[in-house]
Amino acid sequence: MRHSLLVRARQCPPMSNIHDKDRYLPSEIEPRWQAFWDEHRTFETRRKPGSPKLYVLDMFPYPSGSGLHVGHPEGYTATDIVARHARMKGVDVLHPMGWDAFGLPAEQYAIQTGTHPSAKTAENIQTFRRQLKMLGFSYDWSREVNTTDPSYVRWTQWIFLQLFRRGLAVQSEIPVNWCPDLGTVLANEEVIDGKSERGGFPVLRQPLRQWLLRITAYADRLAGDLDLLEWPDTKQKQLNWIGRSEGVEIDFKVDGADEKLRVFTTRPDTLFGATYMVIAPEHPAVDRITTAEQKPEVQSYVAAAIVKSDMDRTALAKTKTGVSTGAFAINPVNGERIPIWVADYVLGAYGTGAVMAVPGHDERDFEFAGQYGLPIVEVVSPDGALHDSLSAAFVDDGVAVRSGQFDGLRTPEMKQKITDHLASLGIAARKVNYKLRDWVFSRQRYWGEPFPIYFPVDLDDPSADPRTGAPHKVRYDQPIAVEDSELPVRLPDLTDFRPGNDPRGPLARAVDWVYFQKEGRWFARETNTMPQWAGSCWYYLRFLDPSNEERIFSEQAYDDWMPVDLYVGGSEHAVLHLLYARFWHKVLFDVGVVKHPEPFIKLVHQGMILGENNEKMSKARGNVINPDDVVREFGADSLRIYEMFMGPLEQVKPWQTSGIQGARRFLERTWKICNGELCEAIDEETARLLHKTIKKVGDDIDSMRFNTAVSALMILSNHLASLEACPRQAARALVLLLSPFAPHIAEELWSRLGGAQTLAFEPWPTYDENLVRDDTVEIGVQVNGKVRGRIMLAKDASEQQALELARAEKNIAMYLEGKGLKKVIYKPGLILNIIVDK
RNA sequence: GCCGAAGUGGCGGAAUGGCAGACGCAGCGGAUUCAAAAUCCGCCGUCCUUACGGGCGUGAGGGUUCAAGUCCCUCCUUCGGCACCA
Repeated sequence: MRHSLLVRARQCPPMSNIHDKDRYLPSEIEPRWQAFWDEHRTFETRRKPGSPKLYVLDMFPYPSGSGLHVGHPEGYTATDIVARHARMKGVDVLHPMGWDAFGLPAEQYAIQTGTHPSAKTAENIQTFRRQLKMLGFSYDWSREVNTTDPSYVRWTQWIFLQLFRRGLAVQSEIPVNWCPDLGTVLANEEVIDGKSERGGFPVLRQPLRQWLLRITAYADRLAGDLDLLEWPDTKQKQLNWIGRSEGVEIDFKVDGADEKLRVFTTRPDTLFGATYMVIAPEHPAVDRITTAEQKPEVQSYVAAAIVKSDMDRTALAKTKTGVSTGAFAINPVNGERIPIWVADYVLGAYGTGAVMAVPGHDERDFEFAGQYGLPIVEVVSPDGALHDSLSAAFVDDGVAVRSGQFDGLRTPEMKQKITDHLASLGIAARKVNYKLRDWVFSRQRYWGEPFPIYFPVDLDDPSADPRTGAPHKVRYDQPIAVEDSELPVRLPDLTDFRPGNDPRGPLARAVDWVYFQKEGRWFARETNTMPQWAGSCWYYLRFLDPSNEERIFSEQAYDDWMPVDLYVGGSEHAVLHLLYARFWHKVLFDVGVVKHPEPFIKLVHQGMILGENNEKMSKARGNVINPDDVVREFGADSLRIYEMFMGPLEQVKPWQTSGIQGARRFLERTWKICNGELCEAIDEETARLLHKTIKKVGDDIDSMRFNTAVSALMILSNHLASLEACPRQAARALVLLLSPFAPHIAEELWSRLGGAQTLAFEPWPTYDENLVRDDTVEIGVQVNGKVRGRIMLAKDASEQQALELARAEKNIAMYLEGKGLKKVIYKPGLILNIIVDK
């Protein structure tokens, strides 16, 4: 009885008797090492003269109320691996993190609860910081920035003033979607059939004073400098967005009036086929040229069109509408009178807001002409022959026909010739247009950066106080920049953050903030705020020198780290954020603040992680994976390993909870190897595998193929686990190779293997080329292109030797027997292909 | 419609034009266990064959090549972006 109890106790000791030392306990190891890194300031940025540098940047998060989701650690783990690997290679690394903390959700929450948005924002940041630390990222937390911090806002405003002083920030009355019932301006996406998406209230297209940033002035450079960048398809997306288009502007006389209409076209070669002209409803000449009898119809058409949102005007499958102005233009090449129409398929904001319509060679004009019975003339023929009727617009290049002296020219040549001809008459000029529009930069919101701008106030009674509602006029036409020394302009405290029914926004209610006196004169502050993009446009620059009170950053800090070598973030920012940031950078380049034309050299977008059901993760779908839960159950290292192992970083991939189990098993195995019996000698097979793994993991990190790097580590770990005892040098190297991926377990094992302090700066293992290269290899032997066997031979074996070995294989010999040898293809180390008679 | 990316086992995926399916998940069989979990060993594209082996296989169809998942052409599907930009 006693005996069996003893045996049982030995075989199955109660939990408390197992030395924690022997078990892999992420919940114990991980916080301990995080505390170590914090206490020892392990990852505070150091810049050593003469060392190479690497600036590895993550797109900083908006600290939402729901906390981190599993998508965040994907990109963040990737950059962390790159950063940790670089440190071990002796590179100085800048790897910072911060918060893009202005924005609507915090404001909505404030409206609902009446608490100040800064309170909720601070709380959310706490959560995000805790979660990021929990994942063991090697950020230099001493450089944390927060876009809502006044010391940060100060420099956002300072940059705005640079734009303002250069005439790149201007005010304009542009039509916006104003919803009086909701008391706010809405985005195009928030307007459906002229009503607000929420509530169904009427939305008016109303001109409202807005700040515009003249990004179009930089369109050419923003397009051209993409060539300097190591970016994925994002470049193409930006090019499409910028929409550079080379064409010609041509003047048409209006018949019987002293009026010219200028059109933009990319197809001047089709001028002979222009059978009517269309101007946009917003075109300034509409009123002047419309004949008396057409006036009522045109006016009502224009009135209806202008109120429509862009969405309504460009709605899919919508049939085109338009009305005749009754006026005619003269086609400059053939003197024909062509009718001028108003139609909203022509955009007022692009080109000249007027087009020459060539229904024979433009699909839109073809459709419109068919609808209103306008003539369709072929002037470009695919084969040079004349065709009397067209069933569809022919938009490809061809040969000019019905084009007078130009007949017979091919389209590209025709474009040149006719443009030269028109230019010599002084009625045309080559022109480049862009789809890109100027950037509407103001929001009628509370939780954003105030503009560092104020305006003079004209009072009817100069002794009155505008704060009491005395009649006055704000001179928006005379914007004044706040002095640099007075920055930042802080947000006033409000208790009610609702937008209200005033298009000036909630800040207008803070009358004591808005109005102030200077040298006896009253002034009013700008009450719009900046959009959320503002802070994220330049945060990568503040990381250089985040606590500099004197300057945006020091020149030394700039020279130390810029440009950003690697930038990782979601592709949802492919155009907006990444275009805006490039624009600001170029302005700062012109100001002389930065020295490189582009901020982000290499860009990578991590792919979205879908839910286990292959759908986008969302609360509504109930498929959200919470990193807190995953870390509690499996540990941060397992999460990191799994997310890197899922597949290529850029790819969209579904989460599989069972998959993370595999990552955990791999770490358990590695734990067991390193805590088990070690030996000093190393056998050749192990040495070869080890050195190959060292090479592969390094190469894979360099090319950001983390999934195959993890795979290589697993193969090594599986092999070492199969040995009686693990060679000490293999265990040490495995731990170092693993450390960028799973830093906590690696630090723990490293210290148990006798390593000092931290492995964060331990030299990255090197490999022996001789051990990486195999002398003896197994190659496939094909007969007539089909693999029939495999042979082991020296890497540099001769063709003769290879053939002999192949013939010795029974199966291969069978296929060769009695057949005449026609040809032998032998690629040493790769393949032997024997071609024989059939 | 236009631009871009991608289609490989049951699943995630791997493969400088040279042995398709590495590695992992799931599954199956076995060892261990009173039992289970965990762990360890083995099998694991598909069809034919007791086996040795063979046929077929990387969205579809054609082509180039001694050799194609990989290169070229046509098409289909999925995903992302743009969408009357003259």
